[in-house]
Amino acid sequence: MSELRRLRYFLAVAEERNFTRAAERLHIAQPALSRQVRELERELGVELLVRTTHKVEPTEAGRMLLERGPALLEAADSLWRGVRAFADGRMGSVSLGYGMSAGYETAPQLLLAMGEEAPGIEVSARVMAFADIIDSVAAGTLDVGLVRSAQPEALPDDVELTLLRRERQGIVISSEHPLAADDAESIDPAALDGLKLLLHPRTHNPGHYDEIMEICARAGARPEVLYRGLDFDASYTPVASGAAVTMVGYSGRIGLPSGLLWLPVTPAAFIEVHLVTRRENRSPAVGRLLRVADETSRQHNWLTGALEESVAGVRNRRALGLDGVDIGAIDGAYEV
Amino acid sequence: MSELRRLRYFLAVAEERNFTRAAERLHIAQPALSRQVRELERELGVELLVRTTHKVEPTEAGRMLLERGPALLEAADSLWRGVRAFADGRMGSVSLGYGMSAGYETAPQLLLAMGEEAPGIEVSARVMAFADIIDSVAAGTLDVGLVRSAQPEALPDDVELTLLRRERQGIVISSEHPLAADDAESIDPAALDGLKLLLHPRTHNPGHYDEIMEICARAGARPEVLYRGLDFDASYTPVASGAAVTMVGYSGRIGLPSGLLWLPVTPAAFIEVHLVTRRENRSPAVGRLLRVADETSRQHNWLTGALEESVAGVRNRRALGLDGVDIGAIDGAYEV
DNA sequence: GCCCGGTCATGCCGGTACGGCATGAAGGGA
DNA sequence: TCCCTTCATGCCGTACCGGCATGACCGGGC
Repeated sequence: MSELRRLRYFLAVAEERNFTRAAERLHIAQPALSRQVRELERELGVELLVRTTHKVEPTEAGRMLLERGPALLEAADSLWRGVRAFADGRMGSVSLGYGMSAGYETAPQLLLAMGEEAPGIEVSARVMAFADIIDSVAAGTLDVGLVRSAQPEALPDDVELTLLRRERQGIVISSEHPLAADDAESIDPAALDGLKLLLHPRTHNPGHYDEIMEICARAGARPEVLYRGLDFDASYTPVASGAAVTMVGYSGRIGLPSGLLWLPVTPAAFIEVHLVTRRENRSPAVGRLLRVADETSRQHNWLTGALEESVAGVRNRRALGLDGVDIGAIDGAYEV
Repeated sequence: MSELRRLRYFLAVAEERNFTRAAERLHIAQPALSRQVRELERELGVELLVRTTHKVEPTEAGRMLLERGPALLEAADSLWRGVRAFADGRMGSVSLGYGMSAGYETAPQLLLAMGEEAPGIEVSARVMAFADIIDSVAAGTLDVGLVRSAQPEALPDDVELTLLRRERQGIVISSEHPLAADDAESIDPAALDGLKLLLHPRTHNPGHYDEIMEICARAGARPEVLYRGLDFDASYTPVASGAAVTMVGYSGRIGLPSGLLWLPVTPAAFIEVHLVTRRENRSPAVGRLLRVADETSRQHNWLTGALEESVAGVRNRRALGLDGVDIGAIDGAYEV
C-alpha cells in the first residue's frame, strides 16, 4: 500500500549505491532520504539495503525492487502522460454538427485541419438542421455546431458564438438565364426584384432568412420566395430550369450541377458563419478545436474576406479554385 | 509525479459514481475525498469527473484513468507482494555448507523439507571441510553451516549454534570381523581397545576427534588411531579388509559398501550436530531455513534420539530403514 | 410552490509525515 | 593515529491530509 515516492527514493539509492549522491539527485537532504528508505523497509518488513559506512549494497529483496521498480514508475508516468494528453487537447473526441451549406467547404477544411493539427482528437461530424444544432449544443449532446446567421439574442444564455467566417453571398443561376449574360461576373440584388428566389422556410433559420431578404430589400428588390428542402442538389431543379434563382455563400459554388453558375452579389454582401459551443462544456478537446478553427480561419482569410471581395463569377470547375482542394479525400473524415 | 493514493481515491469515486459511497468504501470522510480528487485534477490539469449534485460522470480523461488505473495499482501491489515474499522468507536464497558426514542423511532431509516447505527459496548446498564452514559463516560468505561436535567456546563471537540433531554413534566394521559375530547387534566401545580406529586428523575438527576418543576412554579403551582423508568411500578400504574399524553416526549407516556393517555403540553414545549461522546475517530466508530445520528435527526425533536409542545393527539395505527415503531423488537438490 | 432529502463543496482545525539543519557514530585511508 | 567520508539520529518547522461542521445545489414528493 506504499506510495511511489519511497520507491523512487529507494531506487535512487540502490542505483547510486550511495545515500549522499542519491539525495543530491533527488534534491533532498541526505538524512531525509536515509529516513524515507528506512521507513520503506519498515513498511515492507524487510531489509532492502545493507549499509556500512563506506558501502551500500542491496539485499535480495532490494535487488528485486531494483529490477521491477523502474517498470512500475514508468507505467505510472505513462498513465499520467496519457491523461495529460487529454488535458492539453492532444487526445479526446469532439462531436461537430453543421448544416448542408457548411458541408461544401467550411466543415471539410476544418476537419482537414483537425486531422493535421490534432490527430489524437476524434471528430465525429454530422449534418444537422439549424435548430437541432442549437438545441443539441444547449443540451450538451453536441460539442460544437457550425451555423450561418446565428443571432446571439435568440440563443440560450449558456451557448457561446465564435465568429469563424464572413462569407460573400452570391446567386446560383442557370447559365441560360438572361441575368447570366456571357460576360456577367456579378449580379446586383436589385435585379432579383420580382424573380423567384429559392429559400429554406423561414422557420428553419429565421435569422438567415431575414438576412437574405434584407440584402434584397437594401437594393429595393422584392423577390418571390419559393421554399425548398434541405437537400441542395435535389432542390436545384427549379434553378436549373431557369424558373428560379437562389442565394448561397461563396463556398456554395462547390458542387454545383453543370449548367449552373455562382455569381457574386454586388455590392458585396456577407453572411457570418459561427461556431456554437456551450460555455460549460469546454473540454480540452473542444478548446483545441476552437484554436484549430481560429487558425484555419486566418489561413483562409475567412474573416477579412479580402479574397472573396474580389471574387468573380464561377463558370467552370477550374475557376472554382478547387485545384488545391481534394474534396474526395476529405469525405472520409466525417460522417454524414 | 503524483502518488497512488489519489489514484485509488479517484478510482473509487469513478467506480461508485458517488463521492459519499466511495468515501465509505475508503474509510475516509466525504469532504476529504472530494478535496483529494479535486487536487488530483489540479495536478493533472484536467477535469476527470463531471459532478452535479445528483450525478458523477467521468470525462474522457477520467475514463482513460478508470480503464488503465487499476492495472497500475495491481502492478504496484504485485511488486509489494513480491518484496514481502522475501520479507517472510517465502522467497530468497540460502547457501548451506556441510561435511561429508551430514551428506548421507541430515542435509538431504533438510533440503527435502526446504523443497516442500519453502519452494521459493533456492538453497545452494555444498560439502565443505569443518574449518571452512566456520570461517565462511564468520566471514559472511556462507549463510548456514551444518557441523558435528561444534564447540561454542572455540567459535567467533558473532556465529551462533542451533542444535539440530543428537546422533547415536556406531562402529563401521567388516562383517567378517570377530566383533561382528552373526548375532551381534551392538558393540561395547571397550572392545575397541587396541584396535585400529580410522579417524580424520584431529586438526580437521578437534572437538569431534576428542569426543570420539572420549567415548573410547570412558569405556577404558585406547584404540590405535589411523588417519584418513575426507572421502568416506575411498577410505573405507582398511575397514573392508578387516584391518581397522571406524566410528560414525547413525546416519553413516547409509551408503555403506557391501560387506560392511554399522553396529551401534552400547551403552549409547551421542554426538551433536549443529546449524551454524552468523548473528547479523539473519536474512528472512535464513530464518525460514532455521524454522524448517527445527521442524524437520522434531519430525525425525533428531533431538530426543528415542528411535536411535533402540536401534540395532544394520546388516542389509532393508534394515537400514531406507525404504521411505529416496536418496537418489534428493541428490539433485544440492551441489557437491 | 415549497419543503425535504441527498449530494458535493468549503471553512476550519488538529495530527502526522516529511524535509532541513546540526550533530553523532563508524570505518577506511594517509 | 588522525582525518575524511558516509550514514544515522535528534530536533524543529511546515505542509499535507483527514475529520467535523456547515453551506450550496438540485431533484422529487406533497
